[in-house]
Amino acid sequence: MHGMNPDDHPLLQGLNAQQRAAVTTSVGPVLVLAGPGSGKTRVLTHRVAWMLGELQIPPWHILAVTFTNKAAREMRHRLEHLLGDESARALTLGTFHATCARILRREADRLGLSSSYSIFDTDDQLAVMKQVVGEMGLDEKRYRPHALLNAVSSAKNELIRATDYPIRTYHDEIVARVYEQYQEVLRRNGGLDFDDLLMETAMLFQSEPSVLTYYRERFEHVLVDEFQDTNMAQYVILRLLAREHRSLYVVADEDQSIYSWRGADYRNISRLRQDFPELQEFLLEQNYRSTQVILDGAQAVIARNADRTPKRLFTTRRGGTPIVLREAYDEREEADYVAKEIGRLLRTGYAPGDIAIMYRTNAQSRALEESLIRYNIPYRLIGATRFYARKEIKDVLAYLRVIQNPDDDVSFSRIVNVPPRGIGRRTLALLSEEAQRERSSLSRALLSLTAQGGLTGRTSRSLTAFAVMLQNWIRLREELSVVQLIDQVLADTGYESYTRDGSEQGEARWENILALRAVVAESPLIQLSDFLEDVALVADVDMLSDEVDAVTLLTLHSAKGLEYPIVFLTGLEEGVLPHSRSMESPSQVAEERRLLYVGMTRAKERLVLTYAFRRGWRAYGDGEPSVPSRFLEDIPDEVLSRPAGSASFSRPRWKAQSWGRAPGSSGRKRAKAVQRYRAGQRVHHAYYGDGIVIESALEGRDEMVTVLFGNGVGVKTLVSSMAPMEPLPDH
DNA sequence: ACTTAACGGGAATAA
DNA sequence: CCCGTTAAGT
Repeated sequence: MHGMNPDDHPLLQGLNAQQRAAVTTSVGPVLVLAGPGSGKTRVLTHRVAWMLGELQIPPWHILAVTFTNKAAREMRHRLEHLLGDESARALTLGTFHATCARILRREADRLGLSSSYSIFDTDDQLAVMKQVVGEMGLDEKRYRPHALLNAVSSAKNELIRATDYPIRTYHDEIVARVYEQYQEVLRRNGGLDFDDLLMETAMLFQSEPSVLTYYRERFEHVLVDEFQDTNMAQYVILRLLAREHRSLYVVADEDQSIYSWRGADYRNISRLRQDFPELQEFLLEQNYRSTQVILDGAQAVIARNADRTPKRLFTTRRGGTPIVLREAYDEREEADYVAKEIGRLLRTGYAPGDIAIMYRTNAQSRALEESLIRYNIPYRLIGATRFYARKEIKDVLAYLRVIQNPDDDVSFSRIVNVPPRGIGRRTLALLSEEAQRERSSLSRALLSLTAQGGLTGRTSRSLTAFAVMLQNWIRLREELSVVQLIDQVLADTGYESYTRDGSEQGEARWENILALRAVVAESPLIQLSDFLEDVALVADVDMLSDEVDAVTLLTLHSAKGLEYPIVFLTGLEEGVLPHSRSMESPSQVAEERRLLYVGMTRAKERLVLTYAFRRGWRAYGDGEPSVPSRFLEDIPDEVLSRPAGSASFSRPRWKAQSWGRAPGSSGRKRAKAVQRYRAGQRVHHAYYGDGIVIESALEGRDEMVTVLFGNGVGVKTLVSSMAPMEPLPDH
C-alpha cells in the first residue's frame, strides 16, 4: 500500500477495471449487476477478502449468503487461498436456509420450539398435508395436497401467517384452515418446513427487537450472491439486518432469475433501490466464459424478453465453433446422437468431465443414461432420485430423527414397521389414539404404554420389543457418535438382511446406506443435530465433486452457477421447454426463456441444441408430433450449424416446413406442401432405416407417407415435413 | 392381522 | 415411470 500502485494490490490480481471498482468501493449498500460468466462470484469473494484484508473488518462481523452449499465451500477455500490465513474460518458463510436453520436452533425457545427440531422436507410436508386433509375430512381429489402445499408455501414466502391469509373465496377459506392445521401438526411434530426456516427467522427479527439487534451487530456486513432469486422472506431478513449499518453488498442478474415458482422475485432489485436510495451500482459486462458465437446466440434468446435492462455483454473470445442445432426422431435417437457425439469429442481430446448434458425435467435423463451406458461413457446424474430422498436413506435418517426428536411422528410412522416387525396400520391407529389421549407424540405414547405395562394382545410383543430398542437408542445417543448410532440402529433392526434381498436393487440400496455411513464417518465428531440439519439442507449440486471425471447430467435449474467447455441442451420442444405447465402465462414463458439462457451461457466452447420429433412419455401421446421450441426461432442463422447428422438427414426447406408455434397458438407459419414421395419409392429414415413407400398423400399442408420398413419395424405412417427421412435414388 | 404382489392413474423445476 | 390402492396370500 505504501506507494504501491493500487493495481498491484495482491487482492486485486487478475481483476478487470469494472471488477476492481466493485471490489474496492466504499462500505455501504452496493448492487453489482452482472451477466453470466462475468465473474460475479469472483467479485463477491474478492470483496469479502478486501473487507477482511484491507478494511480490517473482523470476520465474525461478516455474513455471506450463497445460493448453494457448494458455492459456500468454494468461496471459503478461495478466501483461505487469497488471504493466506485462517481468518475466513470465522466468517459466517452459507445458504439462506442453512443460516436461518442455525439462527432458529439458537433462538428455538423464543418460538416455543425445541432446539432439536426436525426439518421437514418435501416428502415429510406431503405426509403432514395428507394427514391434515384426512383429518379435516376434505376430498383429496378436490383439495390436492400438492396444490395446498403450494398455496401454503407461497403464503409463507410472502410472510403471510395462517391467521392473516386473505380470504376472497370459499376455496381461500379452506386453504386458510388447512394452513392453520398444517402448522399445528408441524408444531406438534417439533418440525419446521423449508419455508418456515425463512419465515420464522424474518418474523423473529420483526417481532423481537433484542434478537434483531443482536444479529445486526453480529452481522454488520452482509453479502449476497444470486440476489435475483431471493423471495420476500429473504429480502425482509436482509433489509432488517442491514437497516442500521447499511452495509449490504448484493450481486444479481435479472436474466438468470429462474426460481419464481419458489417465491423468488427479481423485483427485489427495485425494492433494494427504493429501500437504500444511496445504493451504489456496478455493471460487469465482460464475459470470460463463452465464445462470441455462444454469447451471441444466448443474447439473441434473452433479448426477446420484455421488462429487462438491455446489457452489452462482450467477450474477447472472438468467433468460436457454431452452435449445433440437431433434430432427432425421438428421445432415443436424440440420446443416441448425444452419446455418439460425446464419443467423438472424447476422441478429439476432451475429457468426460468437460461435458454436461442439460434438460428441463429429470424424467428426460433416462433415455440419455441408457445411451451413455450403451456407448460406455462414464456419467453422473445430479438430481432425479436425489440421494437423500432415496427410500433406504430416508429410513435410516428417520430413525435418527426420531432418536433426536421423539415428537417427530412423521419419521416415527415411517420406520415403526420398517423392516416389517408386525406393527401394521391397525396397531399404529391404536397407538395414535393413545397419543391423542395423552396429548403427546406416537413414540412418547409407545414408551409410556410400555413403561406402564399397559400392552396386551398379539401385537404387544413386537411393540414392546420396538419400544425397548428405541429407548436404548435414545439413551445411547449421549454416548455414541453418529456413525456408531447408525451402526447400532442397523444392527438392532436387521436392516442389512432386510435390504439385501438378493436382488440387484437390494445390493444398490445397501451400498447407498454404506455411502451414507461413509459420509458421516468423514466428520466423526459431528453432532447428531448438526448432521441432520446438514443432510436436510444439501442440494444435489452440493455433492458434485470436481474430482470425478464423468459427463454430468443435470436439470437446467441445477446448472445455474456452473460452467462446462461443452454443453448439450436437449428436449428443446414446445411443451418441454417452454414446459407445458408454463405456457398459459407470459411471465412463466419468460422464465422458461431465462432458463434456456442460463443453460446456453454455461457453455464455454461448444454448445449443442437438440430436439426430438416425437417424445413418448408426453401426455398427449405419440400421435402428436412435437414442435421445436419457439425459443429456437430467435437464434440467428449466422451462429448456427445444422448438421445433416446421418446422411439421411438433410431436409431442404426444413425450417419453413417444420417451424411453428405451439399447437393452438396463432402465428403458425403456412407452407405449401410439395409431394416428395410416391408409392414404390425407396426411402431412408434416420431411425427406422430403409423402407419402401406404400402410399403418400397430401393432407392439408402436409404430406402423409406410409412406409414399409425392414428389420422388423413394419409399416409406419409419417408426416413428411417432420420425419428425419429422405428419398433414396432409384436404381 | 399383516405383508406382498399386482394394478391403474398421474407425472416441473428444488432448499 | 413412481405412487397409492386394492386383492390375494401367510
